[in-house]
Amino acid sequence: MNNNKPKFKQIIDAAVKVIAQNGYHASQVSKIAKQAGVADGTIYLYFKNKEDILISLFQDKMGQFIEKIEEEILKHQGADEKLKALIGMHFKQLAEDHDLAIVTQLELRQSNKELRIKINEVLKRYLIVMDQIIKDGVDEGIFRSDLNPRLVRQMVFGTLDEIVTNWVMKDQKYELINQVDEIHTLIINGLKKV
Amino acid sequence: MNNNKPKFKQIIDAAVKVIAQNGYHASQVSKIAKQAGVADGTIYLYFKNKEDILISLFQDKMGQFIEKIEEEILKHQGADEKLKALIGMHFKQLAEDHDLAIVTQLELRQSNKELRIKINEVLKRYLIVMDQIIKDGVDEGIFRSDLNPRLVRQMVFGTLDEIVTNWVMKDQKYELINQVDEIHTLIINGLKKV
Amino acid sequence: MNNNKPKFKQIIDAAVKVIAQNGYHASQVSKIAKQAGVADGTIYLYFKNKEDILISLFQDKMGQFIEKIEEEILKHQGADEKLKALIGMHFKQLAEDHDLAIVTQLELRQSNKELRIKINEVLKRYLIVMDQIIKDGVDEGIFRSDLNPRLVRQMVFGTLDEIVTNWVMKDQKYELINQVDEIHTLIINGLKKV
Amino acid sequence: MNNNKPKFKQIIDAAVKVIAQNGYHASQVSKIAKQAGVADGTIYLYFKNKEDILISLFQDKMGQFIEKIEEEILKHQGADEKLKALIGMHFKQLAEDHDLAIVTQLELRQSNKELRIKINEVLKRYLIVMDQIIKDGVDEGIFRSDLNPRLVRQMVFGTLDEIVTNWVMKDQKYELINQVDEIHTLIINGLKKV
DNA sequence: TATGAATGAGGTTTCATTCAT
DNA sequence: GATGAATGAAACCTCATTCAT
Repeated sequence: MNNNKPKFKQIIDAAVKVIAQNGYHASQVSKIAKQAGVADGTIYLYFKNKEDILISLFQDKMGQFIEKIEEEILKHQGADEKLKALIGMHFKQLAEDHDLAIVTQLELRQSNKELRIKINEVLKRYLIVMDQIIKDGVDEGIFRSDLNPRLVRQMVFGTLDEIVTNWVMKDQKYELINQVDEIHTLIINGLKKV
Repeated sequence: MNNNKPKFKQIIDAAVKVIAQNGYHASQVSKIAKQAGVADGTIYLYFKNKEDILISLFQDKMGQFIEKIEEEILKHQGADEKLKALIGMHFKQLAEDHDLAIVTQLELRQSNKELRIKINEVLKRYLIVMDQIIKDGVDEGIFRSDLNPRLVRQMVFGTLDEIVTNWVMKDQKYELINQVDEIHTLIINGLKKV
Repeated sequence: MNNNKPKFKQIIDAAVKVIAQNGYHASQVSKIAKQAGVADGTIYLYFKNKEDILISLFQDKMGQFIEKIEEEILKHQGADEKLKALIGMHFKQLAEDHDLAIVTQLELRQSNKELRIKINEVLKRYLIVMDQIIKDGVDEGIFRSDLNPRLVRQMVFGTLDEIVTNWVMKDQKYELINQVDEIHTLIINGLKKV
Repeated sequence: MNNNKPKFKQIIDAAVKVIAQNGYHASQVSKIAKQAGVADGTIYLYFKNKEDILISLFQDKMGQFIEKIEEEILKHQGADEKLKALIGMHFKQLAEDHDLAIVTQLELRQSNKELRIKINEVLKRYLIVMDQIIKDGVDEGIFRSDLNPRLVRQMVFGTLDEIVTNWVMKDQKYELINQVDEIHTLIINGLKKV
């Protein structure tokens, strides 16, 4: 029990742990409360209802996730390097927090459509980051100027997401981070032989 | 389970309709039974349990889905054309059956991890199709020979899946099929300016 | 357990017994189910929710209650005799079913405003019976012609109800039925010395 | 918030307002505390528990209610006039304080049997007032000497109570006070034509 | 006196599944 | 094979009350 941590964070962290260990549907509020070291009722002083825990969890964790990616990108020059940094940080963060990876890639997807719509809103910020990289690349003259930003975005996110999900489902038996260069190359150059 | 029986199909089609209309969590067995025009108990003469309906649904519909893609690919020559055919049929089939698109892209994902593992097994056949195209492309000398088939597969599937999911969530307001060429180009050529 | 009785009646009778014994707020659905000899879920095949049990209980029991009063009145001639018959049957029925008396006089009044509004609707039929007696009395020339039917009704019902409630709260230690004549005289003649 | 008023009264008045506005079951201690402008815990410095608030509320308000009736009766001569004064003041006070009328006629009745027994004790003083009027009337020779005081009391109280409750439930759409004479006549003379 | 964050017991309802007919 | 009435486990959330400050 970390009583220094404010209860809000304490409960969110407990939720991540409980959901990762027990799965979404077996994660009762009472289990989360126990893990957080608070009474069941205390949960409801900080969250409107159970769904609100999940939304807050996603907002909190994904907020940090995207923020770190944004910070990392600033350190790099050129759309090409920035894209590689994005992929690297995307993988690095999920590889470093297995519980979070399980929760975001597998468990939280079992939530209902309404929750998933809210989750998508959190992800919009990530899409903006991607859009900027694409725009930069076009401006730099290294990306084709006729790219459809939405499609590129969906390709990049879809690719990374599918790769991480497979990695999680295969119990994270290989190193995600090792694949950054290959994926970067795939996205930049496609399948074509030059 | 007797797959020849018309009731089997009848129940699966009812399930697709009910889930598409009501969402995964509001699709009780009794609702599916009613839509299928049978008694609740009858369901259990054809399916082991509720999960079995969903697995069977996925096997049945995705089986046909992949089959049609396989057939279409046979009509085309060269990995490049085959890939375009794959993308086209992937989109075409989901665009033609909105209920199925909703069920596979949104609703069925709310199922638990175990069910999704089984779903992944059904998809293996799709992955084999993709692998063959990749291998063909390499053999033809049009794809790079150092491609990692798993990663390519995940890129292609992740991309298509993300695009379709977004299309479904945006209430299918634009034409999926119009985007085939762009996506094909993206996958083949990447983002890079030539 | 009376398996001949249809479940609907069975559950209502169980509810009366459980509420009379345990009080309104300690009468959980599970307790009623147990007393009725059915599973908790079975309750919901016959009633929409817990409140619906109570409404149905009141409709069923009060329906019979009023019906018996109506029947008894038919056997008597003249508004004066009819009124006495009404008072007599009102008291007789509640005196004969102590559980029901406790439930209708004490426990059911703890229900919320909405339920009480529905209860009042059931009682409307009783009010019609009273109105008819009043009208008869006026027509016969034995009651004053300037009586306000609503007020008379409220006086009669308020009086009987208050008397029965006191009797129930005093654990029914005296005979309700013995007081019929006195009350009848009070209502007909008032307090005044002739 | 009136900080001059001692907290005890302040809390009781808050309770009346909150219960009248929200209904008995939606009147949580925290809501009453907020309305009273004190902390939740402060309530428990002045009241043993929630039930104690309600009992105190009833004692306080009904104490005043009965007191005013007693005072008014003193101004009148003869049992007949005194009874009319009692009815008048009973109606007048409730008509003048709608919140109190809602609370005493509708909301407080939803309390449990134990609370209502204590409420009845408060009302005993009212019954004594009625008993005295009845006795006076008999002594004056204007009421029948064979009246059963308990029954008369229950008739009078039951009648007034039923009339006020109906008036409150019908959203107080008509003037209660206008009916004093009719009711007085009903109680004194009964239904009979002279 | 006053505060208000924390507590934790308790109950209605849903729905997948069974089994007597 | 087909029925559908019956089962019963399981969990979210509220709110009166406490107590350290």
